[in-house]
Parts: sequence; structure tokens; C-alpha cells
Amino acid sequence: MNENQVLPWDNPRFKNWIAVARASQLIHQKLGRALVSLDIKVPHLDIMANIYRFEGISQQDLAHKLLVGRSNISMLLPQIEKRGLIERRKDETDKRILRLYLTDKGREVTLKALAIELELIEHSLSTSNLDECNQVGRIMNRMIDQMDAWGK
Amino acid sequence: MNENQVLPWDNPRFKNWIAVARASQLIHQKLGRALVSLDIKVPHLDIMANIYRFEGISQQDLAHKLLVGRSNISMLLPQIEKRGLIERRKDETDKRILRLYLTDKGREVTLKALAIELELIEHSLSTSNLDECNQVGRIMNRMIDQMDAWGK
DNA sequence: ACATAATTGTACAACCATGAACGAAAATCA
DNA sequence: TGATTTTCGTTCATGGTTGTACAATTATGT
Repeated sequence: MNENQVLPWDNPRFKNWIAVARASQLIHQKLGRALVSLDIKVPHLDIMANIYRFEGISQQDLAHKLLVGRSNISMLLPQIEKRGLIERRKDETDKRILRLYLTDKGREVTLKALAIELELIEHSLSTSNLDECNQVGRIMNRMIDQMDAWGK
Repeated sequence: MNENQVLPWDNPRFKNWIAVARASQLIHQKLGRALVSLDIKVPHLDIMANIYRFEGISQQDLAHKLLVGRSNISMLLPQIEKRGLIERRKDETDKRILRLYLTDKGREVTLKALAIELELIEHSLSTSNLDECNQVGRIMNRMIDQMDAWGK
């Protein structure tokens, strides 16, 4: 009794997921190349975009949102800070927390970078209409919820 | 005239893509944790699964399929080879090429690892029916084609 | 109040990934 | 054939990511 008689590639969910993973990997790579013109890396953009959305976010919360470790954030931030793109200020009521803010320059770079990312995504998805894109989003969000619920 | 009056997060394609990227990242992380039990890493599985599908594939072709650099493959393979999971044999008609094969042990580990990956994906996507999964796959493949065509 | 536990950010070592430069082998082409 | 170019794999330096251990600070519980 062999549970692997059917190869994974014959499984519809598996096969379709592979396409998702490839598309994700490709976008990531292409975004990396495109950001060279702004002299920033994808992880830097991820960080700045989140500070843009959530001004004053803590490093902990930022790491949680980006699904990375705190040490990752802790090592990347000084680089961005030295370039004058962000600021770190101590929270006065809880001295453990460092709150993050974009400088004017940082906001400017972030918007330029997001415009590049937006163009890349819109072009890549231009062959799918909005209903299709929305359905993909719904399915992916269900998938994320399912994984969170599983905990594993 | 500011082209960024509308934030990216208000753009439907962008917003939905973020969900794709998050799901992809989560699966990757969870797969990594799950593979600890077999003492292999995700990149190792990617490699072995492709050798499983395409016996005798060259390192070059393997790198191309995985969308990584040749140096990446070249550095990972010796690790897997030392564990007796794969074999590298020189092509006799073209001595530049090293052809890759799984050992029996490698095939066994690969199937176990693929079963873990399959379970993870099937569970995560269990809230979506097959039509939905197929449509996601179609859209992602169109997206990949679009990016390949753009070249950029 | 005081001891214990939990949280926040950092430092460090290990590993993975990348791109450029290189040598060997094969293909091209004159 | 002989010279040039291309392809394949490796090596090396650089930089990204992770997990663990740690110091400082705050929260908890008696």
C-alpha cells in the first residue's frame, strides 16, 4: 500500500501552487533588479513601506508584519537609518520600544519604489481582469487564515 | 500633479498580490520547519524533486528550472552528495556536463519530503475547490508568461 | 515591595544566495 | 586546422536571513 502512487505533480492543488510559488519568486527577483535604480533592496522597501503605512510602529510589530525575525529588522534598520531614510525614537512611556518614522527623503524614496513595484505588478497581472485578481486574493487570504489556524 | 495620490494598497492588483506574496512566504517557512524531521532544507528538496522528475538533468538546466544561479546549485550539491542522496556522473559525450541522479536513499527521502509538502499545500488550500485552484494556476501562469515576455 | 516572568531590541555565529572571475571543454567559423 | 566564442561547472567575496543567547526594561503574582 503505497500512498505515493500518485506523484505530487498530478495533484491539482500542488501543481497550481507551484505556479504561485514561481510567480512569486519571479516578481521578487524582478523587483530586486528594478530597485537598483533607487539603490535600495527589496527588504528595505518592505520595511519602509510598512513604516509609511504604520507610522511609529515598533521593531517587534514590524518584524511580525513582515514575517521575519527581530534580528533581521535589527540588522537592516541601521543601514537605512545611516542613509537618512528613517528615524528611530525611543518611546517615552516604555523605554524598551523604538518607534520608527520615515524622514522626508525616506518618504520620497518609498513612494518612488512603490511606484516601481506597482508598475511591475500591474503589468504582470494586466492579462487578468479585476474579478480574477480579487478571487486570487480571496483564495490566498483564506489560505493564510487556514495556515494561521493550523498554527503548525 | 502627483501620480501617487492613490496609495498602492488601494490598487486592487497590488493589494491582491500582497496576499499572494504572504501566502507564498508562509508556505515556504512552514515547509522549512516541517522538513527538519527529514534533516533537509527547502532548497535541497527543490533540487531533489527536480532530479526525481528529470533524471540525468545537468546542473545548468537545474539552475534554470529553479530560477537560481549556477553557483547556488554548485555549492548545494556537494552537501547532498556527501549524504548519499544523489550522484553526479560526467556525461561521456560532453565532458563539461555533470548529470544528476538520485540514489535509492535519495529517492526515498524525496518521496517522504514531497508527501510532507503535499500535505501542507492540500491542507492550506482545502478551503478552496478545484475550480478555484485551477483558476489561480491559470492566472499565475499567465503572469509568468507576461513577465517572461517582458524580459525586463 | 520583591522575586519571577515576559517583552524589546541587539550581538554573534552559521548558513544560504548572488554575481563576477576563472579554467576546462566544446562549438563556431574562417 | 586554428583562432575565437560560447557553455558548463567551480571558487570566492559579499551580503541577506535565521536562531540563540543576552542586557535592559516592564509586567505579573504573591
